[in-house]
This record gives sequence, structure tokens and C-alpha cells, in this order.
Amino acid sequence: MSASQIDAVALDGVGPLYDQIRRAIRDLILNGVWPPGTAVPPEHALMERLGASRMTVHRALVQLAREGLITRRRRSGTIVASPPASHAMLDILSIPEEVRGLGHAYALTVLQRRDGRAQRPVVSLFELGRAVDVVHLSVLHWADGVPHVLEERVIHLATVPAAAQEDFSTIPPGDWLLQNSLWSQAEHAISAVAATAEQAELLAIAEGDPCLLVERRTWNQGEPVTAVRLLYPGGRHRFVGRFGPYGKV
Amino acid sequence: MSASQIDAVALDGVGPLYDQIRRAIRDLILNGVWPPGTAVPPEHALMERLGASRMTVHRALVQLAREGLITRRRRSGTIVASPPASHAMLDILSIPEEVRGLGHAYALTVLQRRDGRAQRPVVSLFELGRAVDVVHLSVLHWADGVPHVLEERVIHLATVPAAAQEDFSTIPPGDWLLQNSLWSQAEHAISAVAATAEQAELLAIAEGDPCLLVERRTWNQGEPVTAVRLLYPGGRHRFVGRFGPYGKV
DNA sequence: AGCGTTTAATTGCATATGCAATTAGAGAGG
DNA sequence: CCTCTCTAATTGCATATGCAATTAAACGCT
Repeated sequence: MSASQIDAVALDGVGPLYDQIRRAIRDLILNGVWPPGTAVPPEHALMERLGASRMTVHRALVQLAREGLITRRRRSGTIVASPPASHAMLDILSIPEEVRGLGHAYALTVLQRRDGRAQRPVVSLFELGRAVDVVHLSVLHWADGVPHVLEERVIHLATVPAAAQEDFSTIPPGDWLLQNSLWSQAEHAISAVAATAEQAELLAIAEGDPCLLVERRTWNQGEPVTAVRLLYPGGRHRFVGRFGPYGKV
Repeated sequence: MSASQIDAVALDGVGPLYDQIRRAIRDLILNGVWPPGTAVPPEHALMERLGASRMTVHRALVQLAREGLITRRRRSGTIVASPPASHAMLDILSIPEEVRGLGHAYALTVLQRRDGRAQRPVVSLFELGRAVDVVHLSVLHWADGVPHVLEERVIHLATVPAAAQEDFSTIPPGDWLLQNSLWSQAEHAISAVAATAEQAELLAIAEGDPCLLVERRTWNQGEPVTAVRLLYPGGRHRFVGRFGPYGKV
């Protein structure tokens, strides 16, 4: 933990002290100032830096740990946690993991790739005012030789320039992005659509068959990162989640 | 708070004291022993009852408040919170609220009702070994005179006997159940299906059109409460949610 | 170098204390 | 009866203290 890192913790004077500390550290993590794996200063260091008692600092850190943002171990200290790769039904998830979790062998095919200026539909997708450079991919994911899901993806090169050098022949774009980009906000939408003739052929279903369409857009600090449409054959897939009255179980 | 209520708080000796207290009270709430609105004993009373310091009791209660299970107010005390009626995308939700939230007028039609022994498909739906008494309903929900969603529902009479006396002509079964039943666990599944001829006619779409099918099963303490299938015309509906890397935003 | 032992850094937990903020309800006064 | 004031019950917050548990790293021994 360098001096610059601990100096980044700044209180805003609003609300209870423990909550100021909690929010200060939370914001450093959420804004990527302290990326996953970063060592959080030990309690007594924060104590001195912030002029608070150890118990107050402790309270803030315990709460952050409960929220999953940090991991704490006695003696080793506190580090920024890695965001869980996949949550429940609708969070960011890895398609290879999803397929392997079902007990199938995973494979992928890059059907098409176009780099360059985004076309009009992509511009409106991200609600941009102008055309920008993107990578535009179509990928088919297979489970035991059966088409599993058809992915159409756009990656915003201004925020993820490294995407231009990656060919995505072994790692799908979703997984690659989890390792090579940061995101702070995402939006999902689920709907049901009929497969077009082209889609139906790729997914080995009939034209017009119902499909589950998952659309996801991701931003980092307000800048677009990626957008994806995942088309699942309706007959083969369902998303399941379990809940209790007060939230996820 | 009667003596019997405070005596219900029992520690199990496992793990930290504050967490024993937290779990003891949480379980009383989740098991319906302390229904929503019940006064939780004040910190002093729990202190004496449990032989813990006030700060330790406080810590447990603050955490429960953060989890949304209780509501605390100075001087007034602590009461068991009402479970939120609807969460995000996939939690239990009220269809009238959903429709009105979109700015439409809500109406419902009970298409069919059958009370009595559950048919075989219902038995397997709940994974029961035998036929049981149920209410079986088909309800169509309207938004501004346009079919919004088709609901098929089964209510388990052994756990919700009052359902036999309710005609569901003004309040939809989902909303009625939120007020007249307890549930401790639910399972959702989302898939895409093609509308059958009958469904298509009711929803004013074409046969074979893609629909979003939401299936939900609900239990209380392991006993089935209700199961429902909600069929949304695919072209008209999408479920949207927003997330950050560490969870819902 | 390799291996066991000790040390000490760090978090986890519980208690005690004191004061502040909120406000339901009691009491005073009309 | 009504209204205002005051009291006190209850939670909220912060600090100080002490000890326990974990374990990385230093140390010492062969």
C-alpha cells in the first residue's frame, strides 16, 4: 500500500463517520482506482489517516466485506475482491461455464468479424451522437456439437483498444472482456422473438421458432464498453432463479 | 412485546454471539413466528434476556435492518418489516402495478376456474406424490383494453384454505396471495415458447408467435403454496434490469 | 538449503461508557 | 377537551480497551 493509495481515501463529511469511510472506500473500488487484488490499508493505518477509532474503521470495512467488495483475512490483511464472474439468472455470465455446467463440451465458431466505423444501428444502440470505431462480431457457441446460443457483439474500441488485436478464436468475447475491461454499469433486457431464416439455420431450428433474446449493454464510467445480443433457442433453454421473500436465497 | 415473544429468541451457541442473535431473530421472522408489524424487543430487553452487551445486540439488529428484515426508529422501537411487494426484474410482482407503472388502465378477466383434486400435470409441477385439493384458475390481464398477460395459476388449498372463498374478480390471484399467504421460497424460470392457437386468440396475437413464459413456484416451509405460468406476448414485453459489477444498482 | 519454532501484524469479537437525536406519551395548563 | 411542554424510552454513533484467532514472515537449528 503506497502513500498515494491511502491518501486517496477522502471523507466528505456527510452522515455518520463509519459510513463516510465505507463510501469513500467503496467509491475507490467501484471507480477502478483500487482494482481487484489491491491491498486495502490495514485498520490502524486508516485510523491514523482518518482520525477515527479502530472500531469505527472496522465497522466500515466489515460492512464492505459483507457487501462482497473486499476480502479480509487475519494477519494477511484486506484486499479488493474480484467481482463475481456470474451471479444468478441475469447477471454477466460466461457461456463456456454455462455450457460446461450443463455437462456438455464447449466450442465456439466466429462467423463474422467487421472492424471499423459503427453502423447506424450500433450508434443508436449505445445512444451515441456519432459513429465510432468498434469491433463487430458474430459468434456461435456450441454444446456437444449442438448450437447453444448465437451471439452478436459490438465492442467499443475507444474504451477497449486491445480488442482490435484479439481474434476470439479460443476465448469468447464475453470472457475476454471480463478479463480485459472494466465496467461499472450494465443493463439487461429479456424478450422473446421469432428466429429469422438466417438465425434459424445457424441454430438448427425452424424459421419463426420462439427464441429467448438477452440483450446486454455495458458501460464504464458512462463510456460504452460493449453491447451483446444472445439468442437462445426457446425450446432448449430456460433461466432459473430461486428467491425468498426478502431477496435471493 | 409479550414474554412469550421475547422468550422465542433462542441462541444456538454456534459462531459469534452477534451472529447467533442475528440468526435467531432472522429465523423467527422468516418462519412467520414474528409476522410483519410485530414489535421486536428493545435492545435493553434483548440484552437482559441474552446476557449480551447492548453493542452486541445492536450490531445484530443493525445488520437485520440493513438486510431489510426489520425497521428501526428511535424512541418508537423496532418492528418486523413487510417484505417488499416487488423487487427487480424477476421477483414476485403485482401485475396491476406493472400495468399501471406503464401508464395503462388495468383490468382482469377470470376465464375459468376449477376447484378440486389436482390433475396429474399439477401434481408433477409441485413434485407431489399424490393428488391434492387445489384452486385452478385462468386469468387474462388487460392493459388499456389490450391483452397484457395470460395467467394460469394453481393454489394449494391445504396451505391457503381461504382461497376457496375468494372469487378473484377484482383482485388478481397474485396480489391476493401476497396479502393472504406466507411464502419462504420461490423459484422462477423464464423461457420462450410459441403461442398455441387458444393462447394466441386470447392474447390477440398469431398462433406460433413467440411469447415469454415466466413460471413461478412458491413454497412455505417446504409446503407448496402456489404455482403460476405467465405468458407474455413476446413482441410487446421485455424485462429490464440494471446492474453493477458487484450486484444490482 | 530445508525445516520447525517463534514472533508479531492483522483482523475478529465482546464489553463498557457516554452522549446525541428522535419522538411517543405523560403531564400541565388553559 | 384541547394544546403545549416536558420527560424519558429507544435507537444511533463514536470511542477506548482487552483479548482471541490466524498466519506471514522472521528466526534458528540442523
